[in-house]
Amino acid sequence: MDKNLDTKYDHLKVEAGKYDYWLKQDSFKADPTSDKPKYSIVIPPPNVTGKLHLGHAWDTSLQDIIVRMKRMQGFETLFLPGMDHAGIATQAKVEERLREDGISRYDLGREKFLEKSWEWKEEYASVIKNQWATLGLSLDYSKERFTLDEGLSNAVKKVFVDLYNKGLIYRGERIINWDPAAKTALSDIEVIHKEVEGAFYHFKYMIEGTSDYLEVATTRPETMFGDVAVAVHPEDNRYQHVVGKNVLLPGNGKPIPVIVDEYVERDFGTGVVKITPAHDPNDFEVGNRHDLARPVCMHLNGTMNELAGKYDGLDRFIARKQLVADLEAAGLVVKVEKHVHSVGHSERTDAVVEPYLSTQWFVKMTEMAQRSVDNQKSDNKVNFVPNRFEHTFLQWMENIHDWCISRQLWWGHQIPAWYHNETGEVYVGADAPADVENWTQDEDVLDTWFSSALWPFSTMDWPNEEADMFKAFFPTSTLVTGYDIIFFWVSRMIFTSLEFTDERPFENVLIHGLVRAADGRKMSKSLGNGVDPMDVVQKYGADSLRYFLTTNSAPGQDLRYNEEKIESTWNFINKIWNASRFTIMNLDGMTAADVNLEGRTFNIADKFILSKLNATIKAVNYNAEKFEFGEVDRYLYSFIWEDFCSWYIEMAKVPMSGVNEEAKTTTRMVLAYTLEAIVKLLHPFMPFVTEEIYGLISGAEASISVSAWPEERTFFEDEHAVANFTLISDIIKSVRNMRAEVEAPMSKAIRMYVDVKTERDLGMLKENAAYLERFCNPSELTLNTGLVLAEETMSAVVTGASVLLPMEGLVNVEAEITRLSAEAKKLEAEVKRGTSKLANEKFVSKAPEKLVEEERAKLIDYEAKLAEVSARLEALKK
RNA sequence: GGAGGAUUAGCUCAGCUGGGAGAGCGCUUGCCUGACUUGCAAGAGGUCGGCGGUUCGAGCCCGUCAUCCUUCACCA
Repeated sequence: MDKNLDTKYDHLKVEAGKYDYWLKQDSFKADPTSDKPKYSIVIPPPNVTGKLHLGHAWDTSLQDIIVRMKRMQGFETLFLPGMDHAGIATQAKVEERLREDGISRYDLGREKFLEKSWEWKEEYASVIKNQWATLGLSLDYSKERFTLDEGLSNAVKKVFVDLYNKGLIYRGERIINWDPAAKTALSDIEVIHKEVEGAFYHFKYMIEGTSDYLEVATTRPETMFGDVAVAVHPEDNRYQHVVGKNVLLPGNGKPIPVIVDEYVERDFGTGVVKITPAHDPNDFEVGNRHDLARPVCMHLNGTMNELAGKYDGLDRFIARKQLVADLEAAGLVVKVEKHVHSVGHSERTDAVVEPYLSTQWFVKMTEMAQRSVDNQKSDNKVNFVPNRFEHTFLQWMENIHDWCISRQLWWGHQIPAWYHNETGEVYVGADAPADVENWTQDEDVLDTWFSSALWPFSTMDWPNEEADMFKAFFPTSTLVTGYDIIFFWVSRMIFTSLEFTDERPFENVLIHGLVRAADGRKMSKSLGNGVDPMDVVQKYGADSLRYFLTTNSAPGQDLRYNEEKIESTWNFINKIWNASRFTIMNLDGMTAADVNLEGRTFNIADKFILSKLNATIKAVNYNAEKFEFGEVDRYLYSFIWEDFCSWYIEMAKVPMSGVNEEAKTTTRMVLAYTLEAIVKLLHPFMPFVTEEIYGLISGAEASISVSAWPEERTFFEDEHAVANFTLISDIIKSVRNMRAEVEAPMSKAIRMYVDVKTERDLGMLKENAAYLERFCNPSELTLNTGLVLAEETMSAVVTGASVLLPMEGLVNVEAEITRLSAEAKKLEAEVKRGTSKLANEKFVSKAPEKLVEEERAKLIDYEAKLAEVSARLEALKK
């Protein structure tokens, strides 16, 4: 293998071929019979309706991070891929395609239409799989599932039949949300409510046999052909005299009774409500109470039917317009007010949803919802991250309505119910009745969420509870999804799982937000502000995209797309690339496999970086366990860029340019050891580039994806490590001070020597021969400005006296005085702050002792610094 | 009407159990220093939305107000 890296990180070159390599190695294959502890994540199955968007990329990247980390940490890890048939959404797409050819699904017939739908599915499934590969998701394709697979379909049937037999599924005539475009029923949450400017129409309902009338207001005038009564409140004195009489429907003069019902609010509108049981859920209830008829006045496609008389066949909105105009002409309109109200729209077709009387299948929710709520108080609870989403979930569960699950579609799981051709008897079963020729199966299919509700266990070969998959990987470990589908999906998985397996479907559910466009708005097709993740990958690489997506927000928060940040992520990777390049150039053929740190003599820089590395690994582990990947990023970023690149690599240049071979070997080992740990820690986030670097420095044959996670390892006895850490921190601070004083550029290593001020620092330096090598050769101490340290300055350093560099001609004295004055001012403020804090008796007595001690130490430190700065200032002023 | 979130540097956002405000980008100044100018070094910039409260101590806890956003329900 070529052991050199280009000067520049080329994401396209680095990412090419890696995914195939992983698949070839079977790196992602999970063995359910393994003895190892198990970890499993099922992918939220994307709809086979189209390509993946940035939201998917975010969601799946999070999962892949968790899964790759767990795999490296020694778990038998399953990341299960799969897709959702997405009933109404896919059917709408297929129908749209057919429409372009001028045909409808009815022209084709059910069977042919389903063929077309399967073709569509295959087409988009392959697009999606390519996108998963591009993103580098470590999915086990041998376990791939689709919601319409035979196994999953059997699970669906079993659940339906069992729920029916338990009385938790029923068929009934109810007001449902009707989508006249798709011509199907919808569940409540598939309806999107939008504020629409409509009108409040006030009509005269003439009291039969009089010239008096009741004023009735409505937002949907066309439904009056379904009116069977008008209602007033039983205690509304304004209308007692007309109760029991008839009023005439303005549209056709038909008499209907005036009834009383508590449902009417006296203060709203006119206090008179038209009752249309077949077109309004509240009116339906009123109708039931009063045993009223339930005439339907519209066809399924949203046009008026024969009840509407002359408006028969007209679209409901055209009929509304004409009806109002006609009534206006007839003098039956009191007024028309503008009225902003929310109108339900179909989530998929955007058609205005019509409340419509229809016979449908429902899941009875109260008992299962209650069980889910109770379960959250048990040890089997689902751990929501962030926790606040548990309240969202509970609240929804506590206010839930029955779930309408039948859909008048073809693409989906056909309902396993048959009706007897003669008796009308209902048969529900996984298999068709024996004398099937006498029966007709329900034409409808199930809500697509009915099958996704079973996803965590139906994908694990359930209902075979003895299956290896089920036993090994269910309940799953973590589910990752957006807060927008807690109701649709998360909650339904929870209650079905509890009902059928007595287990939670997943231990944790990590909730993330939405990806927003750069302007803060939702990304949407209509706004044209969407960003294709594949374009981002092309430009910056999947590694950059993944890192950006997963480290730039806190759990549960939305993420604004920000190309500059992706760019800076790219720069970070380039930085890692070049640190690797430096390392490899200096390893002289050594690999991480050759590293043996036992018994080596470490210099201060080695101790520093190894201690820091250990602290970083701990912080990464701690935060990753909490899914705080933004925090993980901050630890990794500063460790890599600051500690490793800016300090360790710079300091490593000293021994590497020296003559002490042992010191060089130690440095090489520490470099290789640290870099290997770095790429492993980063691998879950940026799998491609870390694989590339690992291949060059690890000396290992296998992929980094199956390598062992860096262990927390304390090289030095605790105090020693801490002491070293403090010492190097002091030096770093001294160097920083020096940089501020001397405007000329200098190598960091050299500056470390000239800035030694105390016996302790000096002692430390003497211990570190690699540095002293250069220190003992004053002729090399030529600064870039041409300044050479004089012999007397050298001896001043060695005796530990305070050193003042001869800065004349090197430093702008005026500017330096200004700067030092400012610093002195800051220090004075600090001293003042510390003094007053310690003078506060309450602080001293109530605050933890440790803290008070720290304050005292800090005060002493600041006082010393102030004295020093003042002295320098004085010296400069002379 | 119910529930939840946001408000921190010019911009985009972090800030985990209360103990001296952080990052990236942008900006200023100086540098091609033997991995990296996609870089190096130094720096400026914040009464943490307002007002109360709890506390020795509040960006963080409590109350309240304001602005923005989500979501559920209702809307004859």
